[in-house]
Amino acid sequence: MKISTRARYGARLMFELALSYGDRGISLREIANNEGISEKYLSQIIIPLKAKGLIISFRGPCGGYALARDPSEINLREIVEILEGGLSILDCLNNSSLCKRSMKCPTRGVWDLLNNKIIQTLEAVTLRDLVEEFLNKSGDNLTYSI
Amino acid sequence: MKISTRARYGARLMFELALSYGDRGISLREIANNEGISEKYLSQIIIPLKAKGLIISFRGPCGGYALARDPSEINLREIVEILEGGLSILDCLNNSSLCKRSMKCPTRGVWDLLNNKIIQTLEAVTLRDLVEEFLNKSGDNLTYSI
DNA sequence: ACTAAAACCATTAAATAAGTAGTATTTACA
DNA sequence: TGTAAATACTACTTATTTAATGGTTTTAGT
Repeated sequence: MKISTRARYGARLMFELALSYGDRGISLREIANNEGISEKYLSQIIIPLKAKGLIISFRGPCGGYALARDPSEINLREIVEILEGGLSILDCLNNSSLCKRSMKCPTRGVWDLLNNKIIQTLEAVTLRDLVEEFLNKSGDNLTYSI
Repeated sequence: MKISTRARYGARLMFELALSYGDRGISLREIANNEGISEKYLSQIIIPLKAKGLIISFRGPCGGYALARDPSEINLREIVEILEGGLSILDCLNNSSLCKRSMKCPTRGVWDLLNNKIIQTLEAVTLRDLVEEFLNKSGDNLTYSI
């Protein structure tokens, strides 16, 4: 039940893009410096995010990346789902043919419930929320109200 | 964000113990047969559950295992926590000294929120619930109301 | 042309997960 | 009191996943 480094870095990457939303884009180098993450690693992580249409890019000098949509229109669920390769905490939840016991499995219900809660929770937080929290806080603790 | 096989098998193991609660205990062999899980592997998984006091054991012929408490007094949170070695989806949530950025981290709040939801959800389901669901259902889908 | 940036392609080291194997110990029961 | 059925203990193995690193190619602004 750990969240991967990929997804965490991806979230911070997307946060940086949200912070600079409206400007002319930001380079990976800048993001890597701001967040203290390897630029090379970020360049791997950004590929699927771009492929799924969350990000647009500009090549050449003064190039960089920008969000494809408004930060309020991108939630954490999408980001984590893309970077973790799906949000199913258990393969048999989506594909019940994987386990012939699925139909009578005594524990399947709990995992399904848990999975839905996770999705719900991530879906309720947008990049805009992250930016707002970040701008509001100055030492005080974060609070989400869902 | 996958749930480990250990935790899943552990949950089914505990479910079997809950099913036979009140009887004179059940052997690992029987549990392994009922659930179609390697007995050897289960014998590894059961060690920490016993160490944490969720299970008691009887050695020798006619020996076996039994729940140490009533099924209604054991929830899924305990089981998963023991078998996953903690329920923190991210180490820095418990130990903020692990990351010097913790205090100003823009994403820490979401992970913390998600972590709490997961704990809440697992805590709300007891072994008794699992047994009841199992006894009630005969083909119809599982439903939890939390 | 030069250069800064994305895009692409391949490799690797370490950790974790999943499971196996074998031995020792306890104890009910004949 | 010997035997067999069960737990308890210790060690090993194997495959997969994770978290990176390194180098080359393409694009485009000045």
